[in-house]
Amino acid sequence: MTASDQRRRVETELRPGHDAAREVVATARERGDLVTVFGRCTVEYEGRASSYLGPGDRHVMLKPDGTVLVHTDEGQQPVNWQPPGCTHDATLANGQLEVRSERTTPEESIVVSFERVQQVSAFAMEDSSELSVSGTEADLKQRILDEPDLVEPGFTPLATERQTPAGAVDVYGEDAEGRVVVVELKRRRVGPDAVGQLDRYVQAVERDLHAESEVRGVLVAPSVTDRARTLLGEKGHGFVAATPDGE
Amino acid sequence: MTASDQRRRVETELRPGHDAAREVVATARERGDLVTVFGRCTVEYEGRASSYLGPGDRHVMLKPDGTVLVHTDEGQQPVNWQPPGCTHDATLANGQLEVRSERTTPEESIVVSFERVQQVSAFAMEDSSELSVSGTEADLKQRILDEPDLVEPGFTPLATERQTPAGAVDVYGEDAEGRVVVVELKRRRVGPDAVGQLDRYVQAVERDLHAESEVRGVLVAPSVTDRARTLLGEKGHGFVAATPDGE
DNA sequence: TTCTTCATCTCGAAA
DNA sequence: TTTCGAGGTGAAGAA
Repeated sequence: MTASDQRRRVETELRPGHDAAREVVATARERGDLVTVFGRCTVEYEGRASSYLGPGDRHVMLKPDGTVLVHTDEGQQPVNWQPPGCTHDATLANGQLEVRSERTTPEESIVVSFERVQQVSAFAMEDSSELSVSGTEADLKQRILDEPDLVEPGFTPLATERQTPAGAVDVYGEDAEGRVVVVELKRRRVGPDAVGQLDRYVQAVERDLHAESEVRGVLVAPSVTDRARTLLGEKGHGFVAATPDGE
Repeated sequence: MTASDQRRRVETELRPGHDAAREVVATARERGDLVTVFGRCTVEYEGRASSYLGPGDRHVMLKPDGTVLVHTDEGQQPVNWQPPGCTHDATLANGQLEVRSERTTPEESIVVSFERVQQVSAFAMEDSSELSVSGTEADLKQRILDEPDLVEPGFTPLATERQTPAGAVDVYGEDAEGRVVVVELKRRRVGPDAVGQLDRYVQAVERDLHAESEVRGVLVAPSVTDRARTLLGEKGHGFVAATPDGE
């Protein structure tokens, strides 16, 4: 890395005037930098819903992909945001720095108006690493395929992601007696929604097969809630305890 | 605001040594500031699942409530995170700045190891404003209660959030002929899951009432997908188009 | 605590 | 583009 690149990595202005802040945002945006603006602001959002946030100190992040995130000092979720694909725009309006971000389909806009900017920064970022995660539903599926007996002795997987009119079945197979078995996988403790999902698939497969034979449903997850277990009983489906990592 | 307070609002160090960065993080944490660290780092996570992220430039935010957010230059969601309630800790390990955050129930930890810190900042934040949102499911409910005829002429709401063995019914009422009607509300276009939810409630109410009379189900939402509409037909439930804002 | 559902959910894959 | 389900979903309210 050259000294110039090194100098370019981060650019920060403390308590800039509104026009200086606007300038930093604009040039950073051209360079494809991630920008942060910290200061006292209000936020208006209009789109899928609409919201208004009165004055307060917030940390605003503008990503080169069009993402906007407005964070207060509490909570994991941003208090306001805009998804990737938006077009940012920083202007001076009524003597304030106004950061506006818009997109279409759906039509949405967010406007952050700063009455005071405490800090504006631009970061040049390089990131070639991909996140690798384990303990997902895909891992649980692989575990079932490797050890089908986890579902029940004699279970034979025939297909994964088998399409039905109601959606894709996680694991489709047959039991020791040759009856069709529909398996729904969940990486964590399941509630009533998962039972409904399993039941939709079972019914869809029964129609698909013209109800020539009974179709069995099995939910595979680490555990079930009481209400979900009751529903499983009502629908006549089974439950098998298993985790993605193998307990 | 005093000059001292003004000076305290933001504290930033550019390309600090690892120990200087650690010091900023530690003192900021004591003062209840929000901290951001930008630099080249790796991230390890272990908990409900586990993950590893190789070296790259990222923006890390530590909130005084224990939240940790690791952002790359893409996407609305952090690539790694830790929810509120965690205990942060910044140390020097192998000559690197290591930010560690842990919590219990569930046991989870994240470790961010910086090989180079480009910027560390601490922000004192005041924010007394609450976000007000409109266009939510609660708004749709109010709209139905104000104009029950939107569901159908003669519909009479009798209760909201009425408890059943399957969960709470959004709006519970009766039609012009005195038949029980279960209404499920959605603020946006619905898929098959919403039909399953409605059907669970209808079945639960039928059991509750000992099936003395037929129970009708109505889904109220802006629109419905084809598959969901088919399911509605199969289950014998109705659909009414309505938005939280009134079209 | 656990359970249940909403969310401007986001995200990715497939049709 | 829309649909559908996964997600370390998070967040809120109730039991």
